[in-house]
Amino acid sequence: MIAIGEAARQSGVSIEAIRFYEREGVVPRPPRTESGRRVYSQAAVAELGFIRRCRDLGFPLAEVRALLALSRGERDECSTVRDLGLRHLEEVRSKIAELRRLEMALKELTENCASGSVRCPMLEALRS
Amino acid sequence: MIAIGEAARQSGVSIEAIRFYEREGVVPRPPRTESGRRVYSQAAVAELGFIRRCRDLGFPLAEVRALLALSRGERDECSTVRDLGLRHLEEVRSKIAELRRLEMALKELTENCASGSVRCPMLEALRS
DNA sequence: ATGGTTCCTGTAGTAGCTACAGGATCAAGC
DNA sequence: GCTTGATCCTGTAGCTACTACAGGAACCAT
Repeated sequence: MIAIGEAARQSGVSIEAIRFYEREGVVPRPPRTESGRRVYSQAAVAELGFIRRCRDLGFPLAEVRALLALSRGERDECSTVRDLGLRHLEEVRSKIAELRRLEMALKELTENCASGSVRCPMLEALRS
Repeated sequence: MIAIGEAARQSGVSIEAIRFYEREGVVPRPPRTESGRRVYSQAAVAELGFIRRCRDLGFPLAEVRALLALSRGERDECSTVRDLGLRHLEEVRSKIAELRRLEMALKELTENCASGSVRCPMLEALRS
């Protein structure tokens, strides 16, 4: 059983984020010492690490909750997990597509710029 | 001179967003009618449209402020505008790169899934 | 006069934390 | 035993860029 600082180091989740997850009910309230300090088991630290990896993959917290519930369950309901993953993959892909549209637009705007004209072509475009 | 609802329709910026920009000092406070309703000139509406186009391109509000200031200036400082655009383009590109990493990781995780094994490979990976 | 639409201010909520303030507790050294 | 620095506690405010009310006033047409 370790203190929150060490749990943060081991899991890669900040102390504040751990407390935030607790407030939000993402992770259960850990036991406390007599003086009221949180203590964490290795299992609890592992779960924090699981959350961090989900978040690193961009899953929103609501989906992390779902993944955690699945992970805690006896049977791994693989198809549900896969569905969550695929749905999120689609989200990521549509964000990429959107950003690529922005990239193209910005590329064109900045390329037309600095052409030495009196009026800035980029501002002109934004004004239209 | 038109009311805020019409200004919203013409500029594509929502009424609430217009008031938000005013509170934040992005746009100046418009004149009011005797009864206190905001009224907008065509120039003010054009500026709202300018803001919307910047936002559509993903510029954060702080940079929109800067672009607005440049647009209001007598001389278009084209190189500054271009620098802002290029910097933002770089941001967009690094976001794309990050999302592509996520895409790859999610693709692999979900592909390994549903392989019929007892344990879900995706959960296993997230646990490691 | 009435009713439907528009407008006003002010506040709270969204996502996922981070960053304090102000205080208590712990562990180590002297 | 005492001090000192690190760690911990709760609670609140802030970040981005808005959206969504609530509760009320004003406008316009019939």
